[in-house]
Amino acid sequence: MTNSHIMNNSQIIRSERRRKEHEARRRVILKAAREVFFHKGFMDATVDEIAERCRLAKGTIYLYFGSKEEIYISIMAEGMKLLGRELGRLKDIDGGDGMLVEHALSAYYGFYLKNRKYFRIMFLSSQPDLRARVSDDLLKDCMETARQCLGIVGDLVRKGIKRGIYRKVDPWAVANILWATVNGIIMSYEQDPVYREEIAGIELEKMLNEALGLVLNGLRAKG
Amino acid sequence: MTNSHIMNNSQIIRSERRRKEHEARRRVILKAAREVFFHKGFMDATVDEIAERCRLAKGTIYLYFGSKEEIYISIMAEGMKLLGRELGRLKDIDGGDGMLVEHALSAYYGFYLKNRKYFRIMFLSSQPDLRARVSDDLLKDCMETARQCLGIVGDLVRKGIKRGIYRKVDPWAVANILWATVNGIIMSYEQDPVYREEIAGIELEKMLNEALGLVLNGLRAKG
Amino acid sequence: MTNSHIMNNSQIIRSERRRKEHEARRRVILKAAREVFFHKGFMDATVDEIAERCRLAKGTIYLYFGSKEEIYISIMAEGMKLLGRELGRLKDIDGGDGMLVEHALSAYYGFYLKNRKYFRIMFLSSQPDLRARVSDDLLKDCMETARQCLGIVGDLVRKGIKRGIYRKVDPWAVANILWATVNGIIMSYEQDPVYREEIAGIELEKMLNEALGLVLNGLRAKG
Amino acid sequence: MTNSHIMNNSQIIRSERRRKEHEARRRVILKAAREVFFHKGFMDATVDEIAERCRLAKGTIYLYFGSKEEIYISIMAEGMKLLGRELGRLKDIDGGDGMLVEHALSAYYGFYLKNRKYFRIMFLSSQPDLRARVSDDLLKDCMETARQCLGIVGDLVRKGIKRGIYRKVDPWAVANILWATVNGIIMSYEQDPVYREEIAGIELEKMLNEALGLVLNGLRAKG
DNA sequence: TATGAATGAGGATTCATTCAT
DNA sequence: TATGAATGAATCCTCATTCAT
Repeated sequence: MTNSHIMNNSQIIRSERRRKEHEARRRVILKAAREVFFHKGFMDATVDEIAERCRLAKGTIYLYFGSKEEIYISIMAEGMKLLGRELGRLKDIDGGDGMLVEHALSAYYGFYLKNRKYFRIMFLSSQPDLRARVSDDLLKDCMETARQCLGIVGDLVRKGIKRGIYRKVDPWAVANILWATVNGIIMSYEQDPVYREEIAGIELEKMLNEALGLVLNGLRAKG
Repeated sequence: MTNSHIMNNSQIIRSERRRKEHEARRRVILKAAREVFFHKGFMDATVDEIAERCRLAKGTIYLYFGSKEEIYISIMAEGMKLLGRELGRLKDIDGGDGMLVEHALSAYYGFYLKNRKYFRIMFLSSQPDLRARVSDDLLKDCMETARQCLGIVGDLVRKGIKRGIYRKVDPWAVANILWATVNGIIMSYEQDPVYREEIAGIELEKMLNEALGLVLNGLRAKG
Repeated sequence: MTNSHIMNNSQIIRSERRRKEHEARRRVILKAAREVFFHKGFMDATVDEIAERCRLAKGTIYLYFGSKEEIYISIMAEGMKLLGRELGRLKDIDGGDGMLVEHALSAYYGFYLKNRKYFRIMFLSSQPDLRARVSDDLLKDCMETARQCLGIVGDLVRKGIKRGIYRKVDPWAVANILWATVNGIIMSYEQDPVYREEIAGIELEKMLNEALGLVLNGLRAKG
Repeated sequence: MTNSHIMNNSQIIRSERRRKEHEARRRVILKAAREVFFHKGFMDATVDEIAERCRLAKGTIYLYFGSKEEIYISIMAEGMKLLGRELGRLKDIDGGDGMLVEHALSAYYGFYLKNRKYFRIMFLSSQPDLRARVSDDLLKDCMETARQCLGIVGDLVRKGIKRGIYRKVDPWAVANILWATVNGIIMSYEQDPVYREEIAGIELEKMLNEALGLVLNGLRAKG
């Protein structure tokens, strides 16, 4: 224990290691939580089961997360970050092949295919009962990532306008629309098996492509 | 012998009244439940509070609904029906003014404005933990109504194609896309206040209109 | 409606019919209750199910029985009566063939084979929680029947003593002992399947016979 | 790494203490439960009352027992063990005084006098509704103890045969018969106050003695 | 007498969270 | 920091019984 707050080198190193261990353990918990939440949904999941699955004491969980809800939303944030990373790769696309937004859709869809389970969780985030028990910081973090994702899409649209591929539209609005459209379609699809099979009767990929075609058709500069 | 299952006239009348009373009581419970669920969300709502609010004994609730979940999904079904009724008015629109899908959007948006609270509930329906405790019939009922709504939109598209307003597309696919798009946008908007104000920064109505414009632009037959 | 309490002939007839109808309905209820109690045990049985099974309204049940417990004990009384009837046939046995108590055992065992399900119920009767909610009259009725059964056995012993078959013992005490012995053995046997198969490993009939043999051996007058 | 499952010395000691504390707490709960169950019977007893009586939180009870039923059956098992211990003392009796089975009866009766309240509980164990919610292990444990008790009685009979005190009978069968007889008599007696006073009209001890006398009479080798 | 809707006390069980060690 | 025993509020649902019709 040092009396002063000035840390010497070895202390810095140690605290650095601490931080890393802390991060690592956090990830371990999140992994376990993901498995449980994915399997059981929020309400039916228990902190006990999460603790058991990562072989930690229940109390320990609460050293890393403030509440069950916070774990849940953290997973949501994680999902958002993953998506952000996927979209982040599109930054340098220049649209030389006439394809811009198409890549975004493709990236999103790819992410969905790899991380389907995250979606249900992301959709639940709007439940007021959940939000109430989560720190604003965490929620803002999510939102910030979402904004970044949108920003990337917006940039693509902007590029397209510059290059004369798209009509002159509000890139931000269009990004929002595209985002919401894709989300809406995937959600309809995820909603429930009955809907998927009996109502829609269309394959998800085909529907997404049609939707994109439609919007792009409207978006493309004429002539 | 009252044991016999042949009912005389007065019995039929009485049972008819019973049925009506039953329906009425059901509605009373649903009204109370709506208030509670709208206010607190599913998890934080309690059957006690619902019972209290409609001044019935808790046990009585269970004469009308099998579980908390069933009440919840019933409200969802109710919302769906309301929306269906709203859209049902569009059946006779003939597109003489060149507007078809626009009316659907307008109806949907109007419904949303009047019944915002229903949306949160409708979105939660995909939670697996909820579905598990609800009768299939109830769920199918919801889906059936949703299908009808989509059918109406699909019909509008079909009409538009016939009249040469829209390109030759798959009406059912387009209906699904429109539906999902509008849903997606409203949901993004409903999602949470932070998003609404800080991220999107666009008014809902304007966004819906832009989205529709975009899609319609792609949908319209070229001159 | 007559103002006086003197009934004319037709009224007597009618009230007689009433009584019969009442008895008949009571029996119908008891029959249904027996099925339910036999199948589910006291605690897991519900009045609802009994009512349903005899196609009567739940409220009607309470016109005939004061409580769930009373129905239960009534079934027990019924069982006792059946047993009493079975033993009643032994009254005129004179022991000419040197067999007296043997007939009682045989009758008891025969009754058991035909009415096994009654036994579990009879054994439960000692639960204080049950007794508390049953009218004393009903309990006394049971006891009275039991006393009659014992009396019959006692008479057989007495006859045996007179005839010089048995030693001079207290017939009443011996009757009680015989009764308790047989009951105890059957109960051990009914107790639970594990006991029956793994512990005792002896067939019930054989055990009863051995027990009787032993007691009779002790009881017989020496040559 | 505390994650590792290798425990050092102090951990072993600590876990040893844990085990002891666990056992102690279990006993505390059982004591309270006994009081409640003895007083109210199974159905009218509540877990709340048990918790209150041992000044533990209700939830804590469920850390030690899986259900109300399990507590109940555990008490039964406890009773069985007590009886087993009482009978266990008879192992070294050699019958030099010509008394063998007599000691068993005496031990049993002594146990009964000290632990009357256990009996009601032991008799109820056959209720199917109870058994359903209790682990098989617990039930088997009870049965095993019962088997041991019987074994002791059986051994006494065997000794008696060897010594020429008893006739050549099947010791196991006779043990069962004795056991069931005594049980049956005590149960008749415990059954209910009315029976005890009005029907039997014989003191329990006297009746047990007479029964034993009768059986022994039949059992004894002839002169 | 028969009904069955309504009651509401009652009770078992769960589980997020805390805190002494 | 880690533990996990203890907490106890919270909650859903049941069901014997009543009573207006």
